[in-house]
Amino acid sequence: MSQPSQVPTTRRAAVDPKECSITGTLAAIGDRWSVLVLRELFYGVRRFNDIQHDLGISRSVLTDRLARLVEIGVARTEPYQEPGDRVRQQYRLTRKGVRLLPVLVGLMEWGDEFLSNGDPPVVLEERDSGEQVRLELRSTSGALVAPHQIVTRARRRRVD
Amino acid sequence: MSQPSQVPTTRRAAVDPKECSITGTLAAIGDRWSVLVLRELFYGVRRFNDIQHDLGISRSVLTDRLARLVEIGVARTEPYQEPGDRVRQQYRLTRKGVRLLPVLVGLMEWGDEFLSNGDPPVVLEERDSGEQVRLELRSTSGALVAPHQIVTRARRRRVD
DNA sequence: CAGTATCCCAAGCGATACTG
DNA sequence: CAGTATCGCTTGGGATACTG
Repeated sequence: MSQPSQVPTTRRAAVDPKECSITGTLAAIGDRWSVLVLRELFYGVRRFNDIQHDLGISRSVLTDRLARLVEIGVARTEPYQEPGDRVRQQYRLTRKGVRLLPVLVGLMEWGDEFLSNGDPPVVLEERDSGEQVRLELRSTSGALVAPHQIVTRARRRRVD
Repeated sequence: MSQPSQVPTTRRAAVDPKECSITGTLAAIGDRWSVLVLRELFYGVRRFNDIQHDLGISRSVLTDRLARLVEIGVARTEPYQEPGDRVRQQYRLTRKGVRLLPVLVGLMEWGDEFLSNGDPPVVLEERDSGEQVRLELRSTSGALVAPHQIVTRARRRRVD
């Protein structure tokens, strides 16, 4: 730990950083609030005031975030009606939004491991079996893959 | 406080949002740049100027982000020395930082699916087998779990 | 090469009040 | 209940210049 490293230390990213999918996803939902709003929707909280209450987000910002989530297609509005009241809108995840679940679970698992002292506030379970659900990196053959066994390969962009 | 619950559209989060691990992780690395810096480190880019060049981040902000990542323990500095030059610092992921890999992969996979027209700029492969690596939600018994089969269970309930 | 130090602007945000 | 509208403030962050 005190010896200067002998391995090559200089290396540029193997891919144009501007074309990386991580950059794109962050541009879509990488602001301070969107992920939290998505979490609420995943938890089943669908109404404006409930989300606002849970998150402590200001109303104007929530309006903006929900509109944006709908615009990019990860959430959709759905009409509902309380008896004796007029029709209102609620918000639900689309399939495209559900596909962000691994990101949410990844954030949750890291926080569980490093921030909550082995006492996770929420656990994810499979509905039928009651078994705990975890995120795993696996190869196409189904084997678990350790992070250090993973290499990145840049693909040549198709030109059209 | 009781409600006429004809339609189950209203629901509060089953957990105190302030205690959610997602909130905590976002507080740690949820800003505009940290995840991208982590991506660089995962790609093996370790030097200040290389990261700055790749991301187009300003020098003062990069200084701040790297210091913060070191402070929270997801990155560490490591001395290295070019022949005939003085010892300098480079940055590497710690184990705690490597544990954020599923988050990066989750962001990447979503971008690959919805933003890059089925033409992912980068693929992740297992070093030995060359097989593609993907993120999966599985139960403890090892079975794949569909997102809609997942339920959340709060372990510490806060009544308000 | 790897940072610091300043300056300054604009986005993001909360608070508050208002509306259909 | 589900938003809009307005108003400042705060802070993130880029530009630039400087340093060991």
